[in-house]
Amino acid sequence: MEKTTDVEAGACYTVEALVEGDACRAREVLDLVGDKWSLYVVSHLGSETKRFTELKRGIDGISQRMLTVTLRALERDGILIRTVHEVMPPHVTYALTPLGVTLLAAAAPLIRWTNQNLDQMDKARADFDARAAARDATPTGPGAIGR
Amino acid sequence: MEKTTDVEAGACYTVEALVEGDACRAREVLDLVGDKWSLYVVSHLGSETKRFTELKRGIDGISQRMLTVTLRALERDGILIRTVHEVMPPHVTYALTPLGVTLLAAAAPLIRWTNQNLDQMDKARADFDARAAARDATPTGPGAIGR
DNA sequence: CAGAATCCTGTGAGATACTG
DNA sequence: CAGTATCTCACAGGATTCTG
Repeated sequence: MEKTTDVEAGACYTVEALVEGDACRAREVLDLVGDKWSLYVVSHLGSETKRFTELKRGIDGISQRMLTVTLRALERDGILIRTVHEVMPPHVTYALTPLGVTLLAAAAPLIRWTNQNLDQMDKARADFDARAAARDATPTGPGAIGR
Repeated sequence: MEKTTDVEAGACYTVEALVEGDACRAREVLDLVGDKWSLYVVSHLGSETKRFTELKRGIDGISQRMLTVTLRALERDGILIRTVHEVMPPHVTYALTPLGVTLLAAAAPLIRWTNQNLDQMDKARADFDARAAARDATPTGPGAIGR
């Protein structure tokens, strides 16, 4: 009774269908969420409404400046809305727009993929490094490559 | 005011499900495909096998150096395999591994989302810039514009 | 053909200090 | 609290040259 998770079912997004028309816009994807913090902000917001300081505390390692810059860019893109409540002290809240929610949903498969395959990639890297080291240690080749 | 997350309703990737455990690994996602060319390479490869020069020609604007660097990183991550055919002149082919194919599939929703929403974002940006300009032009408030 | 080795630059982003 | 304004620097990435 699976809800055909587009990826796992392998149904909707075939490699071919993607490559044909969509693939070449990788630049736009990166312009949107390719920077260091956008994905963190969007995912940490989720469907909640949060304040500046909440986000700052929730997103480990982000600086005030980068949070501001990232929020502004996402606001400009229509991904989130910034609401200023005219009180003292200042009270500003951020929330994903409907568009932003769909963005997060679209990014979810990639995030999940990464989570599920990190260990496999670590293994691949170890293998690669091992082979590279082996090649490095035997410039003349193991046995009789020196020909 | 509650946000009616239309996505929650019917999708497999609810915002909540994502935010709980997956969200914080945004770093790993970007380490993988957050650079300028990885996504291009992966999507241009698709399910085909291509040579270095084919990729170079197919990916507009990429330099030799960057193609090499990107290919090496993706090979190290186990996303693609590099095959050297021992002939002269050198003949090297690249192809996605099964892992790489699933990565492309996982990235597809995000790429599609971008393609489908670019115009909406452009509009959002224009609106944002217009509002910013308006605010900028009326530092003393609306109605008291000095020309 | 498929790179490796250098050199060089723009800019993404951190640290810090100030403010309504 | 929620920013803005600078200063600074590392490093991603481009151009160029050399090679098996």
